Amino acid sequence: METPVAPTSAGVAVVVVLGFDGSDLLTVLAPSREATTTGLWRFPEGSIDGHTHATEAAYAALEQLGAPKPPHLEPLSSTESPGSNPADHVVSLGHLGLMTLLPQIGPRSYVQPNAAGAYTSGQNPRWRWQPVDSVPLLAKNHARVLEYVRTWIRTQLPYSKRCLELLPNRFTWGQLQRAHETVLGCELEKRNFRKRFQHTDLIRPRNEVYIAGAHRPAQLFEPAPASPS
Amino acid sequence: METPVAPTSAGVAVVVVLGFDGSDLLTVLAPSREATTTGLWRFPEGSIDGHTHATEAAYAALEQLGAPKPPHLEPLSSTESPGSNPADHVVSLGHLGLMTLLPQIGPRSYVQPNAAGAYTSGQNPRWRWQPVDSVPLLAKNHARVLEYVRTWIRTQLPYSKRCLELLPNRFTWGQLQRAHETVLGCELEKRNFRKRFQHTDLIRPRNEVYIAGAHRPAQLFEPAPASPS
DNA sequence: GCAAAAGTGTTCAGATTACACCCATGG
DNA sequence: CCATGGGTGTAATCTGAACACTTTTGC
Repeated sequence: METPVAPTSAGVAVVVVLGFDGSDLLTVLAPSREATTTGLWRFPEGSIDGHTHATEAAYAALEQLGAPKPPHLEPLSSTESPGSNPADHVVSLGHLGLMTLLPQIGPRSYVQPNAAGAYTSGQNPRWRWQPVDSVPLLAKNHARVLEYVRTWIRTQLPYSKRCLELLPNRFTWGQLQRAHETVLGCELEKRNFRKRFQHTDLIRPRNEVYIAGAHRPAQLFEPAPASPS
Repeated sequence: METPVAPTSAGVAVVVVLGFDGSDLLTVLAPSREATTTGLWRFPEGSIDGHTHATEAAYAALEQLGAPKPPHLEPLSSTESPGSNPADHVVSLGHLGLMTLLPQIGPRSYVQPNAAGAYTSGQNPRWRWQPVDSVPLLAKNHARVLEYVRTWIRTQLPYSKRCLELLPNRFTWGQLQRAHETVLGCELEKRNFRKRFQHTDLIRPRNEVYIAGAHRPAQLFEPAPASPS
């Protein structure tokens, strides 16, 4: 391809958005529009040209799709499209965003647990939520991006500050534990989990409880402030 | 800068080469030639244009400097030049290479411990070895690349297969331990270190010893083959 | 024999795991 | 009263850290 006037892209920003609905991790996928990859899906992506930061470009890609935008994006390790020739070589910069699909909980609320489903954006959607454990065939190198993300969340997320991004501002031990069980892909022992998480000092109790059915009310927690005074 | 004919670079490959001389970690630095950053130093780097992979570009950058080329290059997390405007926005792809500056050891050898110094490449060198603990002011975002590398080696390198790249093909427990102490920046207890490293099954003994002065001869080891049959 | 690095096992503390019972609520 | 998830402490096990002495060599 000889297109000397159009500058080569400085790179492509790829965004992986993960949402937690209380029992599953879901990711935002968009149908691939390119001729060579019809029928495949992909993560939202956009050129970095015209943006000062790849993170900006990543948010713009979500904006254009009408997809949800998580409050924070974490830069991932870079990946390259393998096997591409020098002419159309593309550097892709990955980003990871976490968000919750659980309803925000207010004081004295009697919110029902969130029902799954209805996560798409219409009939012929430009994006949809897809459980990370059952993603369809992905275009380009996005499968390996997903693989990277899978390892990242398993190894970096648990017991970290960022795992709280999967939950509402106020949450219960049960929700926190289910988030961890989903991320880790295994069951956890209730007392051990709480003991271990308490050591992190990442959460603090509120003087509120959450009543979600015919059960004993659950203490609500919130993320602890950044640095204790 | 308006240069519509010359395509924007698809990215820049930055290479951090770390060498271990038996007591220090050294890195390859080149003097910055750009007008705005004279007097500063930088890591070797080169445009990715014309290469199919960033790793190729990284090796080419070393080649052009006449700098040593480590046998393997590990892609690092990508970084961006912060604060750059969209027009000259550059995506840089980092690479990390490890190599040994210790002499290769043959059977029945009586090699003296390697003396430090004389690591540069001439009078007005195009590159030089510099202890990672005393790097001068670096150009562009290379300081943060170095910071990333520092964390990487402290957290990823110890007790891994890759740490053997800092040593010759045959090495002693003492050398392996000193490599770890240098990387970790702290002293290690001899027996605990050996016990822990043996669990990795990364090394195997050879029927040779190494005599390095008025000391008891040391058993030589070599990296274990990839997968045991 | 003396200096210097090599080599080797055991003990202790802290962390992780496993495990069983009572509580509060809605229906 | 019963089903359901919330809530709590203790004993056993495993892992990582600390620690002292003997061996071999060159000088």
